[in-house]
Amino acid sequence: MSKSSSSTRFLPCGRPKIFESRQPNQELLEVWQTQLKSYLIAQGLKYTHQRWKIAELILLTGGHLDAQGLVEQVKKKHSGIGAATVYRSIKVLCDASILKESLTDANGRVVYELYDQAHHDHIVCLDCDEIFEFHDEKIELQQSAVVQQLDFKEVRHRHVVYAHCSFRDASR
Amino acid sequence: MSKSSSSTRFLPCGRPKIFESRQPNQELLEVWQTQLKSYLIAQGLKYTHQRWKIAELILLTGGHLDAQGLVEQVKKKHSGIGAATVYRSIKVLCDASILKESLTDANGRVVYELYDQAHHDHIVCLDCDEIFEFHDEKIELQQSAVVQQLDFKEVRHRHVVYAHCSFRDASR
DNA sequence: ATGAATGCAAAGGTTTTGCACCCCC
DNA sequence: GGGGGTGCAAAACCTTTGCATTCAT
Repeated sequence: MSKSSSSTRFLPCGRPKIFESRQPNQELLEVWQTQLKSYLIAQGLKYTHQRWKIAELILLTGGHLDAQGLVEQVKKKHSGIGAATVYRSIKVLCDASILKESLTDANGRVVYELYDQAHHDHIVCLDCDEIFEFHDEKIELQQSAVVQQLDFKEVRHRHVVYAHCSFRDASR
Repeated sequence: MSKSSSSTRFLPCGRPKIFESRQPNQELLEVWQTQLKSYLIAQGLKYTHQRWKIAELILLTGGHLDAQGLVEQVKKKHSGIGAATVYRSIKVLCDASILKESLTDANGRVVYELYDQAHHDHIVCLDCDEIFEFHDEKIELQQSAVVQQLDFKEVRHRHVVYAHCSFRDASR
C-alpha cells in the first residue's frame, strides 16, 4: 500500500522518527463519525458540518494540539469556521470521549489528544517540542499504592517528564 | 512557644490538618534574604524593597500560590506594589532559585512553591483544592529507568495526582 | 418550524510591554 | 550620576459570552 517509508525520517532534535503519527484510514474515520453522531443524538444536540470538520482535523492530525493550535489549523483548512466554534467544539468533543486533555506543555498550555487510547504518560522533548508517550505498569502500581496509603481516591493523574533528547546534535 | 496545637484542625474536605504550613523563623528569613541579595549582586541586578517584600510574602506563606493569587496577596499587604512588578519578580525569584513552578492546578493555573525543598510530587485534593506532597523513591527510580531506556535525559518532571479525599463527608 | 449552533464582535481575564519617573549602587 | 527597577496604563493574548442569523432535524 505504501511506498514511502523506506528512508528513515528525523525529528528536529535529531531523533529518528520511529512512531509515525496515527493515520486513521477511512474506515476508522467513519467509526469516529458514528460515535460523534450517536453522542450528539443521545444528548439532543446537533450533528453539524463544523463539528465534524473539527473532529476530523484532530483525528487526521492524530497528535497533540493545544486549543490555539487547533484554532489555527482550523482557520487554515476551513476559513469559514470561527474561533468560538472551535473552543465550543473542544468541549463537546471532550464530552463525547473523542478528545481529552492530556498534559500541560513546556509553555504552560493544555494539550489535547485523542481519547481513544490506553492510558499513558508523556515525555516532552525540550529540543524539538515533540511529545512522546510511555506507559509503565510498575510506576502505575506504585503510584496507586502511595495514593491509597495517603487516603486519597485517584481521579486522574498527569506524569510528564521534560527532557532533552540524546539524539540531539552535540554541536548545537 | 505555641499554645494552639492541642485541638485538631480540619481542612475543608474533612481531612485532619496534620501538616502545618512551614512557618519560617526570623533566622531562616535572613538566610533567604542573603541568598536573594547574593544572586542579585552576582547578576548585576538590584536588591529592591519590592523584590524582598514579594519574596518575604511567599516565604511566610510557605505554600502553593499561582501568579494571580500572589498578585492579590501583594496588593493586600503592600498596596503600593504594582501587578507588573509581581510578575517580573516571579521570574527573578525563579532564576534566583527561591521559587519554582511546581504544578498545574485543577483550574489549569501554574502553581509556584519554594525552591528550597527536596523534590516531591503532588496530590491535588479535588474536594478542597489543598495541595499535598509525596515522594516515592520506587517511582522515581522506575521513572529514571524508563526515561533512560527511551534515550532521553530528564531535566524535570511533574507528577500530579488529582484525587478525592477519603475523609470527605459522605453525605455531601 | 423551532430550538440549537454558528460567526462575529465585544467583553473578560491574565500576562506582557512601553515609557516616564524613581531609586539603588 | 547612571542604569536598572517600578508603577501606571495600554497592549497583547487567549478564551468566553451575547446576539442576530443560519441550519439541522
